[in-house]
Amino acid sequence: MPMTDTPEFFDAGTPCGVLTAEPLGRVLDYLAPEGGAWLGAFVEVPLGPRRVVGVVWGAAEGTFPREKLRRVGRVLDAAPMRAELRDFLARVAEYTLTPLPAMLRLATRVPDLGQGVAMRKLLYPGDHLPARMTEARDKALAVFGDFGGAGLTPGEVAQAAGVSLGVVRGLVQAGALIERQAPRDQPYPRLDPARPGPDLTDDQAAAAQALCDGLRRGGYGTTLLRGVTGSGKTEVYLEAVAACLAQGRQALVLLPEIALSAEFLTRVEARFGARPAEWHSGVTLSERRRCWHMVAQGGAQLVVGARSALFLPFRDLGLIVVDEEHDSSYKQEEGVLYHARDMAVLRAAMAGAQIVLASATPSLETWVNAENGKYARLDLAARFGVNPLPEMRAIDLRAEELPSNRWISPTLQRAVSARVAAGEQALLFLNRRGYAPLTVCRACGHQIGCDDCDARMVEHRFLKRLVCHQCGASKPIPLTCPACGVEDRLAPVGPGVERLEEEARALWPDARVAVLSSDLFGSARALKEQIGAIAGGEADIIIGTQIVAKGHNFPALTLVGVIDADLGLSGSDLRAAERVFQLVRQVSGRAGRAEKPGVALIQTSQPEHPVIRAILSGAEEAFWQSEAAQRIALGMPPFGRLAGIVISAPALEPAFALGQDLVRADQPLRAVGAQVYGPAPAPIARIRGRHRVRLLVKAPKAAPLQAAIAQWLRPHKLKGELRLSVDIDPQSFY
DNA sequence: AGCACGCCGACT
DNA sequence: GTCGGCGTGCTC
Repeated sequence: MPMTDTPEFFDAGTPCGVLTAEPLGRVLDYLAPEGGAWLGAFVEVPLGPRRVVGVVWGAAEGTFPREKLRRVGRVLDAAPMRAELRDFLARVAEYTLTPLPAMLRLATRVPDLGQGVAMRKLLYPGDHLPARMTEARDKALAVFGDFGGAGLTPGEVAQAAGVSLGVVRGLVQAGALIERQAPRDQPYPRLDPARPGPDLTDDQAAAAQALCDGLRRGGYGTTLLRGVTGSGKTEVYLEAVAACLAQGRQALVLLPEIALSAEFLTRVEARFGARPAEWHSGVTLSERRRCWHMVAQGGAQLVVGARSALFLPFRDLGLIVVDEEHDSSYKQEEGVLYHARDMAVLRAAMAGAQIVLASATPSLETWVNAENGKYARLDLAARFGVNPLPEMRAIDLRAEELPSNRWISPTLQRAVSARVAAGEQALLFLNRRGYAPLTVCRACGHQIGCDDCDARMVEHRFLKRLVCHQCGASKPIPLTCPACGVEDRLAPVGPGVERLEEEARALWPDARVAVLSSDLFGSARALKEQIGAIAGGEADIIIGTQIVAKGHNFPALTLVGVIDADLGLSGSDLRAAERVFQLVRQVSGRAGRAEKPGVALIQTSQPEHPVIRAILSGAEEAFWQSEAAQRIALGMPPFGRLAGIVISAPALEPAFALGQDLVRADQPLRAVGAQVYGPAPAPIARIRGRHRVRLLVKAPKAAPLQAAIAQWLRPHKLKGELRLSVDIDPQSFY
């Protein structure tokens, strides 16, 4: 992207274009401040009566009368945004049809950006030792050796040394530690890539070597790192991180869920001798600020984060790892609708970085890109002594005697009993939280729904409430039917993990039953502790939702029962088959990871379904090939392109009417070979009191989809309460 | 996003 | 008369 006519520096008083996070949709012209401003500088500008943060984005547009231009207030004390990130934000904006200010907001979600660099008192080693040395004082002073000259707060010293605050205070009094004013945000402890790594198998070593070769060559490259559960993907890509850090460049590891990062951070610490920077919704405001500034200044070598870490102001990004790249939570479904995996590939390409997409069960998109040679592909075999996959069998529910309101078939029951009797663990997997997904009135047939959404209320007996899984609203479980008023005829229908727990306790009264569901724990820490206890053998039967599918190791687990493999097969969702395949493969990968062989039993009413057959046979390549063939035939992603258009309003009619208007005016779409379908009720037809109508645009792979959609939507001004959002590459729809 | 301006209904 | 409801429009 050549910007030859854009100056790198604006002298005081000359016009320059400033982008703010205000939803103006464009860059505004200002006069450069006293002392001038660099391109990319963070500045404070007057906007109406307010002062807002902005970035010097480029040359002035020159359309606004020069005498009316206002002056940039001041240049902020933050590293200027580099061209690489500015260009990246512009490209993501273009790709996702997001206004640029919204992108800037994503990239500046950091507290106190408008404030100057705050100072605080920190402790540094003094030039003499105290007259009297004690063991505790020794430990406290030794802490400073590990931190490479950085200052520490008294609390940090006490914690790191394992001594009391009194000891630290004593050292200050004695002059062995001195207080000095220092910037509030300190660099992270150095990670040492030269520390010896773990012993790798030949397979792992070869894969690590290939990734390190890519880093040494420099420049952009994408690699699919595929390996079944237990094949040691993490060790392999941490070697690539080591190679990247050794080059003095920064690395980013994206993880799908914050709940998992605690375990991961410990592994990083074991490998590099210190903890990396963290970026996700759970970190404190001050850590967030520290991370952002240190990433920009080079005081953070490695960031472990959730998808939004992709927009951090890296100084020299050399490697991105997207772990569990198939995970659907990489798709941001609110606000700026972007797919973090795809945008990570874009950022790597623009930054001249290597990117590793790691998964046991890659997305079809990634598999296809590897097949056609766009991505390199490394396959890890299972480690010696680790069972690659358990024996897998289907339980045909049509042939089982299952009383109503029971979900554990006799065959599965016998298998679980045998494992429990042998002192081993069994896992029952059901991807449904709560007690029952539906509450129905036996008198009138009314189904209790959410007042603000079109979703069913899910009974959570643990909370003693009905909960809407869409908007989070909840209400007490009613005794009388809200529709017909008849008392005591409301009945739970269908199973959730809480109900499955009830059934399991009745079937195995002497067994220890534990439930793992994200909503049963107040914090990620509590969840992690529970998982640790269960892995340590504190349960015989584990009942879990998909959180158990994400990389936890249960050494004594030898049986996995999938309660309802059909759940994701029904409906016409594009990715249903793929998701069931991935999920069941992953859950089944829990069984028999230690020395005992495992078995996976999959309850289904459609044992002949191609997905179920592919799961059972373990023929992964065949599964992907048949999925790919189907998508080609339908012109569906990744062989065609989709965009979802959601129109919402407090009333249904205006939303629907706009949808019809848009369909009638579809000429700009047809001009590029695209078609529009709809309007139809959106997958959730009402959310938070707003009605939602959906259009689906389908285009050939090579069509300029975004430009056509922009041109198509431009003449339609949104009046009143109407809202419209465009979702490029939607992940799920009906 | 804010914040003003502005044009109609219920009060002092 | 004027206080205030929030619809429309502007911010360099």
